[in-house]
Amino acid sequence: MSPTRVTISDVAWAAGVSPTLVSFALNDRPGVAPTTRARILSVASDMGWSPSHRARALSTARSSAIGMVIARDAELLASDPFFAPLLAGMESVLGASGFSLLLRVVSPGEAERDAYRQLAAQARVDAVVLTDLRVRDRRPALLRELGLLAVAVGRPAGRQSLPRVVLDDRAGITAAVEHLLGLGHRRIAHVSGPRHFVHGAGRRRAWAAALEAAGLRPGQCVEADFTAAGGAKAMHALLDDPDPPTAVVFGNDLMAIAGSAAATGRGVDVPDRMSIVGFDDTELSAHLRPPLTSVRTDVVAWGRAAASTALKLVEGRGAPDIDLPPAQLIVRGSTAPPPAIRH
Amino acid sequence: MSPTRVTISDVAWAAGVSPTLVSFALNDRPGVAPTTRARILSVASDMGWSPSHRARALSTARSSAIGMVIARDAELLASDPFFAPLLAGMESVLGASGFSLLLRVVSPGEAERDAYRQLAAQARVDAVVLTDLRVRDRRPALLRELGLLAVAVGRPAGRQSLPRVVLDDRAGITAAVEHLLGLGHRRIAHVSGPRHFVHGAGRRRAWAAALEAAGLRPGQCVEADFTAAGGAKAMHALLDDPDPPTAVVFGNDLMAIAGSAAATGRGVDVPDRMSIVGFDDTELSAHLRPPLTSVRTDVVAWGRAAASTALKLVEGRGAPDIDLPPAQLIVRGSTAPPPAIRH
DNA sequence: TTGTACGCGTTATCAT
DNA sequence: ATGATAACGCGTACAA
Repeated sequence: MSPTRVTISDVAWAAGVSPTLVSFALNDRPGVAPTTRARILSVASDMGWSPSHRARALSTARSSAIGMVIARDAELLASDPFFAPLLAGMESVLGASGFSLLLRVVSPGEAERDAYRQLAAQARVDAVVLTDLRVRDRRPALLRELGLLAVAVGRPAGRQSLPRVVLDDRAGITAAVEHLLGLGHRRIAHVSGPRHFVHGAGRRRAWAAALEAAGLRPGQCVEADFTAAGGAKAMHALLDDPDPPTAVVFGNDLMAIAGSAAATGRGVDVPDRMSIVGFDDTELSAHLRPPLTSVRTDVVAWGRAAASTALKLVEGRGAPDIDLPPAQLIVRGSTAPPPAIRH
Repeated sequence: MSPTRVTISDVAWAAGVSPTLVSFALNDRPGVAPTTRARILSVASDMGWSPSHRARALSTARSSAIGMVIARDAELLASDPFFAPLLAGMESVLGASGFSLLLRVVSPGEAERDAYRQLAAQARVDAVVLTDLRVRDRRPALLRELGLLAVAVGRPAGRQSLPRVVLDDRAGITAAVEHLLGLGHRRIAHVSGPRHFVHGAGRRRAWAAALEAAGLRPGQCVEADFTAAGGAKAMHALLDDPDPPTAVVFGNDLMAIAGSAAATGRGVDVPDRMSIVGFDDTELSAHLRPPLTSVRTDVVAWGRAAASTALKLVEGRGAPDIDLPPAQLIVRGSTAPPPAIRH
């Protein structure tokens, strides 16, 4: 029944050579006569042998795995449009190099640090990819202490040296605000994600800076949590203001869609009385009514870049920071001139 | 600089015992005096030693990893609300047992089979979890041939023996149709996912059966692809029919939301002239306007169950099939009596 | 409790 | 240049 795994020795024996030579042939190393190499490879293939990842990992001290620790509730993870395409992008690069992705989902808090410690202690991964960067993120320091190679997806706070793959999402926010300004809006609010996230804070600053550049006073900003419920609540808060905005730039599509529905539900029509801009440009956004103006980022490319940077690190090559094309505003029907200058 | 990993021998030497005893102490095996055990563990902890996963994997012939191959385009993956909570649920169980999740994302087709072959050949995982079951799924046979342990998330076609974790989603569809019938609808259409998916086909059959049980003729069914674009297109097709339905049950929320917007865009109000039911009960659904009636499944629990079944398999214990609580209809504002019986 | 073989490749070191 | 032999990595199983 159990046909005891084929090992390198079996192949060597069948090919009439030593295990060493099989290894050399397989790994394209010099010192193997071409004909011998061909024979070995052919025998290996015939016997259906491929080296045991376990044994190889032990002797090379490489796991051929890249780790990623996600510190989020399942709930929040489910509705996040960032997560899956990032994984897909990473995997497309990793898989091609024989690497795999080792995922850990933990609840936020100390469990996260433990997860990194375990990955390091057990040497299960060759490097990790950091996402959801936080404003005062203790992970870079922890990883350095643990001796774990790491790549940051985004711009980590502090000028310390984590190789990073950056996609400038602020450019999209700036474009959004300018688009709204061009339509005639003067009261442009922002519903941000949690401010302890670097990208949440960054988008908020980009929004504020764009307003300031236009000579406007600071707009209203509500800090929310990237959930639909949070987006709706934020919109209600804005509408409760005696001087509500005529446009809102949301930190993600989920909040934007819920916020839009919340406004409509109070009789505030979108886009006639309220313009809405989202962020992520989820597939759904183009198919809503009105279709959502949103900011698009190429998350798959981001994942690919993160993975290839991680691989470079593992191979000991220097890993230069990568700058991806910036986020781009996709204008759709949820933005229109404000009611005041309508006729 | 590189402080050469602490090994079991270092610990043994420091504790004045043999490596074997350290191993025994660590693994709570009998034959170690309590005081000795305590001393060993204390020394190990002081030295910051934990066993190398690589070495352990080699000697136990276990990877402590569960694999999952996702054969989908990044695009489709991004908007799928199933994927992330399933992973999260699995991870919560795996992580607690020191296992990790090894993910592979491939494009549909032969690459998928290759991915399984690689996982098996390299012995990188102890078992795999199968999702997106297909009607004529060749994977069970492939996995048997490869000798890979596997768990099916859902009800695999064919009565062959893959341990399975089943959540009856059909019950939710049945409830949805009955809910619509109760409201007075008689023309209830269905927009299904691709029919080669078991769950797509199953939901479609549940819909058809519920109609038949009510003595109605077969309703209109449009096969779509689980995307927003597909949902919108399907709704247009239904509305183009000379005798359009008054209610539509969609195979997922994404299509339902887009379909709803498509109807509204043609002046067909939801729910006054068209009732809509989704599937998944995504977080957004409750915050739309109107809020979406949908079918809820506990995907996190599904993931947990799949993982624990996989672990049982790996440990050689029998793995009984698991039946989770069935999907549940959540009634919201997108369903209402049909226009005919309105007054 | 301890010694020793073993798992399975990789990589010096040696021999032709 | 080609190839073989042996040590190594690190923990576990089993006999002693």
